[in-house]
This record gives sequence, C-alpha cells and structure tokens, in this order.
Amino acid sequence: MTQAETIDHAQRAARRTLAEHRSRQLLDAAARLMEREGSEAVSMQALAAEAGVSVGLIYRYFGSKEDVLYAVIVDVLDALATALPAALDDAPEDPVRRLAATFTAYCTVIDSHRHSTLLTYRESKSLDAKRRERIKELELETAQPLMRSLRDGVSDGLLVTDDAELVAYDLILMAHAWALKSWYFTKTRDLTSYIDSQLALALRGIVAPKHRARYADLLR
Amino acid sequence: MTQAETIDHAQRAARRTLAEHRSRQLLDAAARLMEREGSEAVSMQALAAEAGVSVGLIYRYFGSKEDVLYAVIVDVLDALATALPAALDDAPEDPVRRLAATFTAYCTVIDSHRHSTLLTYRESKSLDAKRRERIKELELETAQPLMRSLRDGVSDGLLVTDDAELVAYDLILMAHAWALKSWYFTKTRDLTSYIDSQLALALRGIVAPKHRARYADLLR
Amino acid sequence: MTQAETIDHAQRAARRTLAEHRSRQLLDAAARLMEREGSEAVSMQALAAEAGVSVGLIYRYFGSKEDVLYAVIVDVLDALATALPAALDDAPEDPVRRLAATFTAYCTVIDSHRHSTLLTYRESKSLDAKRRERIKELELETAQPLMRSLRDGVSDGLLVTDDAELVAYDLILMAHAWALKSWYFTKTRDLTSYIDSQLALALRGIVAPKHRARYADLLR
Amino acid sequence: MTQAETIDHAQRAARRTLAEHRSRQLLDAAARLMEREGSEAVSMQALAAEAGVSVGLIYRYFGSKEDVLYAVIVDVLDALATALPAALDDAPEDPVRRLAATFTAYCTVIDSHRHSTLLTYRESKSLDAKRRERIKELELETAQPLMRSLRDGVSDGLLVTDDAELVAYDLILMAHAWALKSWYFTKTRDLTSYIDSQLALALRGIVAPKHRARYADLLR
DNA sequence: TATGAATGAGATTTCATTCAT
DNA sequence: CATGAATGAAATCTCATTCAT
Repeated sequence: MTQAETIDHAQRAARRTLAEHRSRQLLDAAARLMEREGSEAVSMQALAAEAGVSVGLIYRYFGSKEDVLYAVIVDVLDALATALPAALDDAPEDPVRRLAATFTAYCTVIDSHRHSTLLTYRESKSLDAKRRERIKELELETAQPLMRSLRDGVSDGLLVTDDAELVAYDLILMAHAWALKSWYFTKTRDLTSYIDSQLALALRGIVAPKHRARYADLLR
Repeated sequence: MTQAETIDHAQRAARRTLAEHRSRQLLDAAARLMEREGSEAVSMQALAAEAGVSVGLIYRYFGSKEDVLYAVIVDVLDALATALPAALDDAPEDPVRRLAATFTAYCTVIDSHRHSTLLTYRESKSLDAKRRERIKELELETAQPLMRSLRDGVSDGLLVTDDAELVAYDLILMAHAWALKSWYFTKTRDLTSYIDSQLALALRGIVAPKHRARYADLLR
Repeated sequence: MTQAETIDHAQRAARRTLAEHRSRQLLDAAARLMEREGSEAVSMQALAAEAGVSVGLIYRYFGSKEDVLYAVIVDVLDALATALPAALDDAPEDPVRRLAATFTAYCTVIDSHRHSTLLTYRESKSLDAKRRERIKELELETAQPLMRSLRDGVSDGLLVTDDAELVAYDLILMAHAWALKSWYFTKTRDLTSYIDSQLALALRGIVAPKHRARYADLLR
Repeated sequence: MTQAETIDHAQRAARRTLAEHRSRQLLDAAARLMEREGSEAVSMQALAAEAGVSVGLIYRYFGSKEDVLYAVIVDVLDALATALPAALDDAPEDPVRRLAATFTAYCTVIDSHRHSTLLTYRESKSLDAKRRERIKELELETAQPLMRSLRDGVSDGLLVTDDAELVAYDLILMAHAWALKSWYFTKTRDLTSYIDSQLALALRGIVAPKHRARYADLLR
C-alpha cells in the first residue's frame, strides 16, 4: 500500500465515520423533535434547527425528506432487529419464556421509540412503493424471533396453535398498540403491567392446558 | 297550514335532503379518493374533482378541511355505533355468542371502511384537541357492546378475565388491524377466516376451561 | 289613455316604488352591518343575510358589489345635499351664523353616517375611475353651501380670507375627522363640543377683527 | 478575538445588513407598487413581482401580509419621528416659528410618503387590534412636537388657545389632507403654497392679536 | 464540508357572481 | 320577482429543495 493509498484510505474511513455521526445526529434530532412537537410538523427547517445544522447539510446526508422519514422508521426496525436477539442471549431455554422475553423486549423498544412508531403509521403514505415494501419486509422480519419461539413451543408440546403467524402478528400489534393508543393505556397502566397483562392474555390462549401450571407466573 | 307554509316546509325539507345528499356525496368521494390514491393526496382540489363539484362548494357543507376529515372518521364510528347494536338484535342470548357476533360486525364495518379507518391513524394529527378528544370518546363507546358481552359472560361463569377493558380493546385492535395491515393479512386470508381465527385465538384465552366444549365451533 | 296603458303605468310605478324600497332596505342593511362589523367584512353574503334577502336579489337592484359600495357612499353625499340647504331654511340672515349652521349640519350628518364616511376613505380604491370622479364631484358640491356663506361674509366685510375654497375644504375635513379619528376625539368630547371647538377655532382665523365681539358666542 | 469569531461576527453583521436591505427593498417596492397601481392590488404576488423576489422570500422578512402593511405605515411615522425633531435643530427660538417649521416638515414628509399615508386610512382595518393601537400611539407622538411649540407660544403670550390638543390635531389633519385630497389640492397649488396657506389660516386663529404684526410673513 | 437565502409549486380558504328553479 | 346552490379565480401562506458562497 502506497502512502497515498493509506491517506486515501484513512480519509475515506474518516468520511464514513462523519457520515454515520451526522446521520445519527439528525435521526436523534428528529426523534427529539417529534417527542416535543408531536411527530407532526417535522419540516426540514425545524429538523435542521433541532439538529443545530443547516438545511443544506441534511441534503448532503439524506437525499430527500422521504429519505429522512424512511431512516427514522428503519431506525426503530433496526433497534428491534438488534434488541430481540439480544434479549434471547440471557433468556432461559424454555420456548415460552423466550417468547415472553422477546415480547417484553419488543414492547420496550416500541416504548422508547413511541413517536417514531407513530410515524410508521402516519407517514408511510408519503413513502414511495419500494420503500414501503422494504419497511413491510423489515417489519415481518421482526416477527421472526416471536415466530421461532412459538414454533419451538409448539414442537415441544408447550404451546397449541395452528396459526403461529397470526399469533406473532397479534403480539406485534399489542406492542404497537402501546404507542398507538398510549393515550388510553397509560391512563391506568405503566409499561410493565401492560406487558404482563397482554402477555398473560395471549399466553392463556395458546399454552397447552396441561402445562399451564408451569407458567402460572406468566399467566398471572 | 297555509299554502305558503306548506311550500316553505317542503323547501326546507328539500334543502335538508340536499345537504345530506351532498355531505354523503363528499364523504363517499373522500373514501373513493383514498381508496384510489392510497389515502394520500386528500387535497381539497382532489376531493372536489373526485366528487365532481367545485372547491367552493365543499366549504358550504364543511367549514374546513379538518371538518371533512373529522366527518369521514366519525362516519366509521357512526357506522359502528349503528351496526354493533343491530348485530345483537338477532343474536342468541348466550354472552359468548353475542361477543362473537359483535366482533364479527365490528370487523365487517371496518372492512367496508378500510380507508377511512386508516385515516383515523394517519390524519388525526391534523385535528384540533377537541375533535381528537371526541374521536377518542366515540372510539371508547364502540368498546361498550364488546365489554357488556364480556362482563355478562364473566357473570355467567362462561368467561374468565379480570381485565375486560383490555380484552375489549384487544378485540378492537384486531378489527383495526384488518385495515392497518391488510397488505399482510389479505395475502393468505379473507375477512371471514380472519374473523374466525382471531375470535378463536381471543376466546381460547378467556373461555372458562369447563365450558370450552360448548363453544367448540368458535374455538375452531 | 287606454286601460292597458293605465295598468302598464301603474305597474311601472309600483315597480319603481319596489325598487326604491329594496335599495333603501339594502343600503340600510349595509349601514347596520358596517356599524356592527366595522365597515370591513361587507361581503355580499353578509349583506344579503343582514337585509333578509337572497344574494341573487341584490344583483337585481345593484349590478355589482361596486355598485352597492358606490350607492352607500353617494347616500352620505345625498344626505349632505339635502341636510345642508335644509339647515339654512331656518337659519338667520347673517352669513357667519349661516356658515356655523351649515358646518353644524355637516358634522351632524357625518356623525350619523360615520361608518359610511369611513367607507369613502377605505374602499374608494375598489371603485372605477368614473365613479371615483363622480364622488369627488359630489363631495365638491357639498362644499358649495359653506363656500356661499363664506363669500357672503367676505362681501359683507364680516369675514376676511382670500382663499374661501381652502377654508371650506378645511371645514369639511374637520367634519370628516369626526368620523376618521373618532377613536381620538370621542375620548374627551361629544359631538356638540367638537363642533363648537372646531367652529371657534376656524372662525377666529377668518372673522374680521372689528366684528369679533358680535360673534363672541361662536368664538367661545 | 479568534479568527473564527471574527468570521462569525462578520457573517452575522452581513446577515443583519442583508435583512435590513431586504426589508427596505420590500418596503420601497410596496410604496412603488401603490404609487403605480393606486394603492390597491397590494397582493403578495404583486409585491414580490415588484420587488423582484419570490413570494416565499417576503415571508422570511415579514411574518404576514399584515406585517408588511404595518411596516409600511410605521415607516411614515418613523420618518416623522425623525424629521420633526430634526427640523427644530436649525429653527429659531421663537415658538411660533418653531411651530411653522414643524408643520412644514410634517407636510414634507407626508408628501414624500403620500401613498403610504393613504394606506393608513385604507388598510388599518386589516390590522389586528394591538397594531392598530400602536399606530394610534405613534400618531399621537407625532403630535407632540407641534403641541410643545404651541404650549411654549401660549406661555410666552404669543399664541392664544385653550385647546392646544385640538389645534395640533387639526394641523396634522391638514398635513394628511395633502395626501388624502391631493387630487383636489394639487389642481391649484403646489406643496409650498399649500403649506403657506394652511399655516396662515391656522395661525390667524391662534396668534395673539397684539403680536400679529411680528408674524406678518407667516400670516401672509 | 457547510451554510442559509432564495425559490416556487401547491395547499387551504374566501367571496363576487351566475343561473336553474 | 326571488332564491340560494354552485362556481372558480384569486389571495395568503408553507415548505421541500436548490445553489452560490
């Protein structure tokens, strides 16, 4: 490697780092802004002001407003893609408990990205078809960890369902509902009790009768 | 009643009819528009074009764009307020079957107002606080028929749950999900099988073990 | 005169009467409306509502909104054209006292048409050149009675001025000012004391020194 | 001061200068536009076209159309607030001559802002209550220099009046009249002779009889 | 790389005017 | 003669995007 190549390499790395740093800075600003102003009124001007950069700069890192929106949404999905497997790292072997751990992690991520989650429902209209498809795909991928535990549970005879897909999606909906209907749920519950209640309800529908005693703690 | 009064009366009636006709025409156009354009591009221009009237005319029947949006959303809630009690008219006495009938009606209404339902999630941001509150109230009212059947079922020892509110809301979410995630669910299901599956799943979580046999048809 | 002609004649007269009645009704409504809403917001719709007729009907008696505006303004000028000569009917022979009587009548008419007077200043922009000219002419005509008294006073050696035109116009301005700056003048004065003060001030500038004693009452 | 700070400082100064430049450019364009179009058609489109900028840019410097209107009006009042004291700098000590100098300056400013002055009468309706109040206050302040000279003249026994406020306001009206009724006055007079005539007329009403000889030049 | 002034298309809303009844 | 529903041009304002510096 020549000296020039080394410098070039270092420069490119630095540039990539800066780019990542900027993206994060902007995404965080977007989250902060939505938290404060309510996930509406996310104009490029407002975003620039919140991030402490110029509007022009945003266009250096994102091609369009749609790009920013997309990135914010993907950010939640990325967080889920990271958090769900991580939650399983120190979870027990038991598929039902793994399912519980996954659902808990799901809800926790949604809670910390409440406004971005709303954005998924509100603004995905302004995304083009391709991106909308990609988001759907990513969302489906977040269902996989739930589905895996479910299927394992069924294989082991712990759970009973002939439609794991539907169950998984219902669980996802329950998690999303925490963001979508927080005005309702937070009136009488905090996140922990919401998770417990929903989990109990869902599990009661699928835990095999003869194993219910074993999960008494989860079924309330 | 003099002749003049009769005419006056007739005219006023005609005018009221026209007003209702126009409102309906506009609301239907809004629904159609969202159906075709994907619930984006709900501009007053587009709405006027779709309804085949002028922009100005919309403002004779609705005070603002917000008014139109609100009316579209309330329309769904009104349909629910009408359909849910109606569904119970020729439902059996059994609370569990009444619950099933209510949920079925709920899903059916949502299905026929799929795009308006999406609007509730997408555009309620552009509604002022008062209207947003009113919509929440109306939505909660749609939970009442579900809740009533649930509580009756619990009183009769047919159902077991200590959180009827949560169960009711989960059922509503499942109904809404048919609109929100139709891109996913319609891939492998039609409305009827969606209703059956969700109902089976939900009921399995709450039907008292000793009465499960009685509802074998509902629990699949 | 044939019978047909008689009927025709009677009909035409009735029609003319109706037309006059309608015009008056509308002009009065306009005045009332401006009084209440502040001489802005005089839309044809609002005018129709205030007059208790339909918008369409206004167009039967006035060709356009401009016509209505013009008629309202001319109404004030007509009132002046009637009131000023009338005020001189039972005024003394003395030119100075006739001047005082004319000014008093001028101010009184302006006071009772305060909002229409404002309209002259505010909306004459939206009148076409021809009408604007006509209004100027009519306004100049309202200056004539003042001018006549002034000139008579000068002939009789009671008044001293070589620019009766300017004095007359200043008096008109003082009268208009009661409408234009009522927010200021009404704070400390009523119409009568306003007239007295302005008259005293104006007369002190033009009454011949040797006749001042004679008008001590007017000069305060 | 570091180099960066210097640059920063310079940039901010440049920006302030640009902002002032733009405001002036827009205010001047507004005046020009009204001059040409007769103070009607002051639409944001027209203003932008006249100023040679885009509509959007106007909103960077003024929050609303009302803001622009207000600024144009305040511009005249500012010009008066500057010009009236300045006129007294090289005026003689004599209160009557100072009064004359102030009135002359007042009329001169009005003459050079004729169209903006009309705007005060025509468009103040479209200003909100707060701004309307502020304009009234500023207008009253322009009366102060006149009032001061008047009171000084009364103290010195040169002028006689028990209502300096009214006299001052009449002088202001006379100045405004040059803009309001220029169609009439400019037919036979130029600004200078208008000022002389009005001043002579006003002073004749208030100069103490025994001092009239001293101001023969002003009283004609 | 970074700025932010400038653009202009597009959105909502008003209201004078028309015309079928 | 009278109505008022319907029209649509025009006005104000916003905001994603560009570009000269």
